[in-house]
Amino acid sequence: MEIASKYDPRAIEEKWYQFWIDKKLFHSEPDNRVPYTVVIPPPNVTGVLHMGHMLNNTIQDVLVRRARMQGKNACWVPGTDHASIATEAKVVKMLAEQGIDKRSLSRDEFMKHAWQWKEEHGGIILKQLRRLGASCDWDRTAFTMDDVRYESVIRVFVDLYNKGLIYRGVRMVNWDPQALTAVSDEEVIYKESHGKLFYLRYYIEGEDRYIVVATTRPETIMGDTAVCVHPEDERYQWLRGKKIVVPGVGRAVPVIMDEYVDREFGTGALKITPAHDINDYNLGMKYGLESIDIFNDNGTLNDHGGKYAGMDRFACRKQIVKDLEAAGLIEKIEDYTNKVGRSERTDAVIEPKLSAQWFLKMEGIAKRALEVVEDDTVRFHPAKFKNTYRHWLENIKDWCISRQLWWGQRIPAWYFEQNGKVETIVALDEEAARKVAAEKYGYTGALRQDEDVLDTWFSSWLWPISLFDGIRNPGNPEINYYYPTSDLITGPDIIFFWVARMIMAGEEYMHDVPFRNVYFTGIVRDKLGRKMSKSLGNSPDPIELIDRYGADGVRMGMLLTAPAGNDLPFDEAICEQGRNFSNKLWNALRLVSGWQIAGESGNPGESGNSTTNATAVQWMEQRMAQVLEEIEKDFDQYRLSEALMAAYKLAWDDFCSWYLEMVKPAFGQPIDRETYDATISIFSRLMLILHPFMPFVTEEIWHQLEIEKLKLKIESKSDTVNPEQISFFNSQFSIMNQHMPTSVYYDQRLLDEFDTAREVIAGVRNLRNTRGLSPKEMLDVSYIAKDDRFRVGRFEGIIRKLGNIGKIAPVSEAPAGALQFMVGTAECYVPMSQNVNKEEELKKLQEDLKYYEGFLRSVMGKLSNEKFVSGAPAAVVEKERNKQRDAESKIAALKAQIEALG
RNA sequence: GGGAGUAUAGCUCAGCUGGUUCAGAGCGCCUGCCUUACAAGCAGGAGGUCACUGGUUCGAUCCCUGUUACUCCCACCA
Repeated sequence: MEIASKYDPRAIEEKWYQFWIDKKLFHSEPDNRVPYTVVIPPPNVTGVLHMGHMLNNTIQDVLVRRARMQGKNACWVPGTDHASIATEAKVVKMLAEQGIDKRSLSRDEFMKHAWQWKEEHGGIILKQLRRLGASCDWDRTAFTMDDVRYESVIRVFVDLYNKGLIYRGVRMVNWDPQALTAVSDEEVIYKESHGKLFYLRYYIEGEDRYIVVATTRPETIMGDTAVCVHPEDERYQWLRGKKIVVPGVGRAVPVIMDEYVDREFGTGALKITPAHDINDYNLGMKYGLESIDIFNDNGTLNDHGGKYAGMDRFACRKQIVKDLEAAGLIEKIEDYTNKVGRSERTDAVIEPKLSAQWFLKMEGIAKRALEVVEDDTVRFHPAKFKNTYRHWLENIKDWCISRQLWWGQRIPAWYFEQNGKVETIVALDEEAARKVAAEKYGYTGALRQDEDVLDTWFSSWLWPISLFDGIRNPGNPEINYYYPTSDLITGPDIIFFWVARMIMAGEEYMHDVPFRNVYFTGIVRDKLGRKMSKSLGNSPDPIELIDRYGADGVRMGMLLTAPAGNDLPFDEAICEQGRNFSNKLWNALRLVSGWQIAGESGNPGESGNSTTNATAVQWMEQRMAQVLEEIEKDFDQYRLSEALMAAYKLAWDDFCSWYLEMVKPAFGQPIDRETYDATISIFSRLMLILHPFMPFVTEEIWHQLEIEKLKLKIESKSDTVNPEQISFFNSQFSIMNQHMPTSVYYDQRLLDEFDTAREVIAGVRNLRNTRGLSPKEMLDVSYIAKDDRFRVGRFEGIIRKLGNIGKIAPVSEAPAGALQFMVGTAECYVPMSQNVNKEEELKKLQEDLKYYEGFLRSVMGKLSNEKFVSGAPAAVVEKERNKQRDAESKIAALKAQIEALG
């Protein structure tokens, strides 16, 4: 059978993914196995796959596939997030493009458009995840606003309200004038911004004197209701009891004195606008100041703005400065850089605004959430994020959970007026609310539901519970089985938004943590270390990458440079390494499947014999056990890139470069049956080890190897295997649910002996390279071993084969006219038929000698130090003595050789 | 303004809390090779005062002081 020399992932990846789906291999149902549960961090339903998702989901898939192969019942639940602000903004924009103004639509009409849009454009990202090979249980695909999740959110709201943890209050909130909604503190991003600091003249009422007040926001003077100075500020003592005229407005306001003011900043005098600054608001409360709100919700000025009414706040700023300047009320203007809060979703400048919002009390909930992380009930990887987490929870404020949007779970609160008083009823639905109204208040009139929806995170915080319907049906078999989930894989940027809150919800509703481990990935950056973003255009399209390098190649590329918690400077070139590796494995398959098998007893060709091959197999088995041990340790510590690197080297270096070369028959020669069986078996297990990282190529190769086995069972390998049997096998079995090999005891001595053998081979190859000797020319090797650390023994055949060596034998004296190299303390010689270049060899020997003499000096330095010999542990001193002996012996040998040459 | 983290080869990172798996890996680079699985490859090789400074110790990449440089998080200085 002809196999292409280049691995082509395209068709193969498609074939196997379809196969996995058809066979329902990703699907999980509770059974008596140990569960392994992962819930996907739900991407925005409107999102498209970016590199961050690639990294995140590759890691999840690796963990899930590995767990599955370890015999656990792996369940990876996919889904999307309704992302209320982002999605609503998109829908509004889409409607605007069609000439539809959101304000012209009723709530129901708008929601219809939004749902339709979601059905048409939503969930692209989940389809893209399939290209990556994600082994999600697609039958369980959920949406944060589907019926189960919606109802869960409503129930939780009602429950928390009834527990007294949710309240409604008028507070200063972060207002997004573009999205027309409040956002939480976490959704405000403070960005550096270059602005001006304006020095305004405030005249004293009835006098010709003025003071100067610095502000960055002159447009807010219409809302000024006081001027504040420090009570101990000498410069302003005379202001006591005076009233001050707001420039351009003409209103007289009181002077207040408070220690809040920083005397060093500006002029030490501060204008107070309680409606538009959180600090001013607090001062306003303290001194009973009037609060004048001068803005409309969209950031334009309202009637309090006087002649500026209707203008946008930034346009107004320009105009007002012009007008004040004209009136001689501006002292000076300075450039000024400060941090301005912007909305995470819309980038609009946040306006502090007083409004009625719903809040969730954090105090008790936060305390428990902190405890379970402190005591490692939930473990963070890397652990340094515990600090961040602690800091936030210790300074947490109540969570503003209402949003002035339509796309989301509508707050289940109803209002009605009775006796001139507005009453609030929180209930599961309108019917229930009506019932309460009737029973409790004797009211049977119309109810008005709260217009707002809940913060998106108020639904995602339930995700690990609501996915298994644990809110609506507590104690159902699914939630009992799958909860708590095992690992959560997410970015550190949502540690507050999501991770912390899921832990809170878990404690509140399940009395248990939502997951045992949290793996924080790094942020994917470009080569230059910049964050990947659409606006920079530095983010490669993941699907295009997959087209070019194969999903396996891209997965491997991502993982190789992604230690937990470290940012990942992504360079496309790294995917090449992954692609090359797939190709390497593919070619190993080509080699092995092309071998012919010798008849009954091993009748090895000239280049090998069965003991040689038996040793090779033995060594490879030991080596594999050793590396498996390493890999298991790496996984225990969530060091995925290290685990992958170990597996990579096992396959490429140990298996391909060493093992296959050891057992490879000479051209046209068959291989013995035992070795062949062993090779297929080892190769097959290698595929199992690699499968979590590279699911597609390993599935393909594994199948072909298993078919090789099948052929062998029928008779001595022949081409007359029943094709039906092959297709039956292919259609029934998958590498996915084979059992992951585990480490077993291995013989360290054998591995050490191989290392010696490898050094001899490398020594000979090096001589060939540096002396220009052809690899085809067979050489002899003789050696003088100083102790039993140097053993040729069972590796003799292998050394001869891989080094192309004729005879290898011990001698008691250095032969004349030979090239030499050392392995440990042993001296190896390659006698030359022609004369060697004496000067060259002498030079090399002198260099070696110099090195060892220097080495010996440093060892002797330690050993002659009385304090070292008496202070250091005996074992350490003994090691130094050994070094000394070895060095002395090497020096003696080198000197003897130099003598012989000279 | 507070808090945390990082600094090791050209690049990306390991180095399990002080001593031959202590100076490592992968990529890149250099030198030979189209050697019948693979040039997406094979063989060999060169690269590092472990940021700087003191200190503890018989001994420091590792522990402690300070300095410098980056990164991240938090915070209402107009």
